[in-house]
Amino acid sequence: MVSELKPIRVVIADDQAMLRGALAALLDLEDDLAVVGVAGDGEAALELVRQTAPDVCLMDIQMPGMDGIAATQAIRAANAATSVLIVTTFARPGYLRAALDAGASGFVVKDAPAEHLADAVRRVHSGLRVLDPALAEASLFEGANPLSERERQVLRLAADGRSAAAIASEVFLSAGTVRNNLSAAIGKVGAANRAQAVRMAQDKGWI
Amino acid sequence: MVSELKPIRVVIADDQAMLRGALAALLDLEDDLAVVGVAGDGEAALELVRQTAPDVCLMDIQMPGMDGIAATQAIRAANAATSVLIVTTFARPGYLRAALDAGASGFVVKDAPAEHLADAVRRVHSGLRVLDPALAEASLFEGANPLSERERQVLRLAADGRSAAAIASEVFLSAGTVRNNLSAAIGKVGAANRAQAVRMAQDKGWI
DNA sequence: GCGCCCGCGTGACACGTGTCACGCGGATGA
DNA sequence: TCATCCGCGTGACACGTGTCACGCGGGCGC
Repeated sequence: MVSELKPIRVVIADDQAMLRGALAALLDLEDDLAVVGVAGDGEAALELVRQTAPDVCLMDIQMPGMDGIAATQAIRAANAATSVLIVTTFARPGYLRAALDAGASGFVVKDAPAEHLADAVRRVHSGLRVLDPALAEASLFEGANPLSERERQVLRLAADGRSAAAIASEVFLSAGTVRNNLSAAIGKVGAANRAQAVRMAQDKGWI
Repeated sequence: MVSELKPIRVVIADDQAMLRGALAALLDLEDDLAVVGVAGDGEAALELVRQTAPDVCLMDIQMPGMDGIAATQAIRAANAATSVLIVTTFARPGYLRAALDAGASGFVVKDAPAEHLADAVRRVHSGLRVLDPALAEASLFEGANPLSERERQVLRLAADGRSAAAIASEVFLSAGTVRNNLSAAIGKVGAANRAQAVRMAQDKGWI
């Protein structure tokens, strides 16, 4: 193991307080790891990293306000000495790609055994990448996100049941254009209607 | 604290392996608690409780196969000496009601601080109920689930974007009846269309 | 300059959806 | 027994949706 004189300093960003605390307890059991702070959203994580300059930041993706992808970008830009290890609920290929693009060093899903986490932290800290092999394969198979920015935007708005007209006034477009955009998105993801398109795009992490 | 000679025996059921392990680590830090097993779905939890007869079972709701509500019912029926403490991601009023009806003794959301968990386990074990106060209030405000069994069924099927005709052939009903059922559900939850109705019903824990 | 593509808008058409009124048969209860 | 209710089905109507063809204007490369 690594010397106890210089433990790996870790911060944890996750919106679920219980998981934050439980992960902190788990990692603090390791002699060579030290949890130096926790945060509940992206902004807090960014501020915490600025203050404590940790070696590794565990980062959830789904958080209120600034999400984990944006926070990863900001952290990598501001504090490149801190490696980011994404720890997320959803094994979505689009998430993996977005996380790597944002500068994350590793990607672990919460379905993985808890024992893997400490090792993942050590490997990330030593400069290695940590990826879920099955997810990496799926990500290669899927190809990139085929949706344009507009299409993602209208699909996100359609996701909570808005009508085409309501989406149009939200985005300052014509209702017909919104329907054209949705139609294009439906075709690209291979769905039969907007509701299915929303589900599929969410499943892949495309919106 | 309680005597260390007779710790409270706890099992944990959650579909996320990492959370299972982390919660186990958290609770094992307490001298008066002992995690004696973990399970990843309802059936495994039921079997584990049968074998180990723990004092308290931590139970997630959203699990593959048999969910936490059904598992709680089965555990209470088969092994009434074990108290069930629901630990769930979603603060949905309908979940709370269903959990209490199934015989759970407590209901904690994962947003709550990790420090509360050990106390919740102790209180449940001593025969007290543990409820999130805000959620209990919301649950009273909402009233009961207004949806009929049929309406819940068609709404669940509509949730992944099926057309009325597709739902009809799934449920062996006429397409018109399915539309009538959906219309009734839309009216009851106060939505404008089926997609909104699906979201709202999911938010309240009604489907 | 000249095609060329791309995002946006319009109009039209077929189809799905949401809603209502009405009818049927079976349980339920006074 | 009879009125009543409830779940289911039918038909009709207005409206939203999905799809297509077509047009417009603004970049972009040759």
